[in-house]
Amino acid sequence: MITACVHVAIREYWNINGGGLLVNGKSEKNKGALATIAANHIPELKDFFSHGEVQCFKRGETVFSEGQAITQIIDLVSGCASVSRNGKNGRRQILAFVGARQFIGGASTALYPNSVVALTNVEAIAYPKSVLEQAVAIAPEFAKHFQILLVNMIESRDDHIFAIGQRTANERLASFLLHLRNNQARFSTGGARYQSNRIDLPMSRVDISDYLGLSVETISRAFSWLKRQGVINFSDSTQCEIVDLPRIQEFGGSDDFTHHRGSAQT
Amino acid sequence: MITACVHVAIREYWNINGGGLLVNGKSEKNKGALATIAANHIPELKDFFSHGEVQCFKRGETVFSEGQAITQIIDLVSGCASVSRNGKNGRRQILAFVGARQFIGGASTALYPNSVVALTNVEAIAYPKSVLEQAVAIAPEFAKHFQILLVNMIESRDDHIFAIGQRTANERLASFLLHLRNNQARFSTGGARYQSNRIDLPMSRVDISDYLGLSVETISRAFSWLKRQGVINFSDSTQCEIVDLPRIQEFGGSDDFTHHRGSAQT
DNA sequence: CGATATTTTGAAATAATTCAAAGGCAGTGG
DNA sequence: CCACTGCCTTTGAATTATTTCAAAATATCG
Repeated sequence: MITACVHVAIREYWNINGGGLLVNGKSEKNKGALATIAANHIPELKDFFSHGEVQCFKRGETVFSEGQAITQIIDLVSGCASVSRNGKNGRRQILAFVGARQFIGGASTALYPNSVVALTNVEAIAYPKSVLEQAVAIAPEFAKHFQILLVNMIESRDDHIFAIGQRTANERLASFLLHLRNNQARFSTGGARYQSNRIDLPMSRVDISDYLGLSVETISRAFSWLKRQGVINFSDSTQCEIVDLPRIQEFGGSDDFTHHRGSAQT
Repeated sequence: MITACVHVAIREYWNINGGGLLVNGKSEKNKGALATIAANHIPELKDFFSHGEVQCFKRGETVFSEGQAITQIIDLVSGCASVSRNGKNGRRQILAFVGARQFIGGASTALYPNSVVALTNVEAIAYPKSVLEQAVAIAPEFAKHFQILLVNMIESRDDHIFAIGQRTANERLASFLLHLRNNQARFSTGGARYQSNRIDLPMSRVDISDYLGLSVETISRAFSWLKRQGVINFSDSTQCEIVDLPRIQEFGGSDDFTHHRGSAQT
């Protein structure tokens, strides 16, 4: 029943000219999370992650499918994907949107419990699971940084749980837009902007609704409401501009985000 | 403004006779998560975690408070606590219930972003943060097992997100009861039963409502509904019996739990 | 340009909340 | 031992937020 690696067959490579992203002369922003850790912090692992297989996925393609045996770790270099769980009765919950320098394939089980789909064209590097295990085994400093990634994932989930459990529809959307704003370096298609007020929305309204636990119509109404309040504006439906940051922060409860609460301040 | 370690003053020790839980002759079940990993898998760290400070908290006491500087890791040995985030407008979301062999204090930030409160009397062992860091640094095998703990936390969060985002009130409660059933070794007060149909509820209805993102009244109605359906029964309000397991599994969508989806099966 | 999918808007239905009160249980003091 | 108090839980009725069903507007694609 397992359809592991079927996606490899239908995948196409594009815009990659060298033998791998790390050796074709491009810098930093063409690395995934694991290679970035190694490059920045662990001299002895400098070249450890340069042998990954470059994999590209087109918008809509499946990166990881539910129940697939986990043989490799996929580390995003660019683009955006959704990690979701599909319930029995047709219900779908998007657990996270992942972008540049986020990895996929971590699980405590033999089979991957979620489904990962590319929302835009995605460039990634795939490593055998054993490569990650080895890096952890031989470089304690790498293990430490890898743990920080995992803790960050927990904290994102906690923010998400708070949003879904406690906020109204309008508030959820506001906090989602702020989340995207805080992670533009990962999600924005047009390069690595950071906390610009121009927010790319690489995902559809349905994706947003499945992420926030609401119906599409409610998402659409929430967008309209925010527009009517004068806090956002649209050029087209995939790009919105935050016009009144303080007010959307108030709606979205940005005080309640982990990174806001956890930083030492006077 | 930080009230770090104030709780140390009001804490009382009880029922601890030796110089520490690990050296007073009691076995396995008196260890926290970290010591258990070391004892089971890493011979060279056998005694590494025996020097933690035993800390006990009474029902209602604060174990970790929001904004507290993280200096130590607290590893539960017995009892149950809630990890919650308190929003600005009085909203509270419980992110997780933690029990035996679960640790508290992992965060990517300098200040702990959540609040941890004992729901029953709690025995724990506190280690300086540096002890955990050292264990990871000197024993790769420990790092590996510690990562599994973190991944388990992510998967629990994912189950939680699915429940809050996709399920109705009745379904959420059903899936919560199944969650407790799957984790009786952590939560059950009367020793380490596993998947018995007698479920201890160490938390109040308000706690459950804040965990599931519903109002207390809705939780109460959901309990009554499950009772009316003939799937559960109560002796008192803190202990319920699952009478019809298949049916509560259907309501609770147990198919959608990580551990059900991720295990290899034929 | 026409056809299809996505997004937005409207009106009715429903699930969950809020407000209000009653019932149950534990602890305290007479 | 019983009555009293306070807290937690349950139930009821009205209100509200969100969903569902339906259709119009807008964007996308061949």
